[in-house]
Amino acid sequence: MVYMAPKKESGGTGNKRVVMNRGAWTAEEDRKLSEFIEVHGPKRWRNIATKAGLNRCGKSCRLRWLNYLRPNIKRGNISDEEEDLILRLHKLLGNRWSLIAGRLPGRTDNEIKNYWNSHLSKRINAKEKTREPPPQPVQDVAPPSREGCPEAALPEEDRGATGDGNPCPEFDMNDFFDFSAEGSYGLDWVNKFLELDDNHLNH
DNA sequence: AACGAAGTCAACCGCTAATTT
DNA sequence: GAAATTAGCGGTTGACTTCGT
Repeated sequence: MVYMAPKKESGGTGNKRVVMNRGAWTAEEDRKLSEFIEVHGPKRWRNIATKAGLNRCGKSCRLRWLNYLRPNIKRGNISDEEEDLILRLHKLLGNRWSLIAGRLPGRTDNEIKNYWNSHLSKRINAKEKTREPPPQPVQDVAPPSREGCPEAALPEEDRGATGDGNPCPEFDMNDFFDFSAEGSYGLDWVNKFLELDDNHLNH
């Protein structure tokens, strides 16, 4: 699909406003950006934007690189395995797309997010409607402190397997994910996770 | 064939966290 | 330590495509 640039101008204050390119990237812009990053690396995006001769903001360059131009990017055709993994990880992590994407080699957070919003969320909603659980009474008592737990930042409904009343007590997310080693694409953790999840489902 | 509704997805926005000066 | 800059994230927008009537 070819996405055409919206005909908008960038905002900005003052008289001397610089009008940046917006909207869809052209092949020429892609080439400039790729070539520049190949030489200088993906650092200092504002510099990249100006020095590569791109009339774009740094943010836009960064996004373009991360989502499309970066090497080893997979596009489209999300496999059943990947879809299953996304579903399970979302159950576990909530809307933390970058974290989920980090566990799917070649996939970007934006792609996962879009895929979720356009495919999976609807499917989930449809499923939930068919079983319509009785509403839970609202609790006034604050839950125990979850300091240090990455899931603490999630809304209650997204906390999934590690929330209170943990249906999978043998699972400790902090132990499970090595958050200090983001970006490692080892698949051991995947197997471990799927094993645990399968066990849980079979109980 | 024409039209509107729904779906898709690239790109932007606003915000926070991390890093640098 | 404060201020400025940069990086990164999730939510949202909107142009285009596809589908249903």
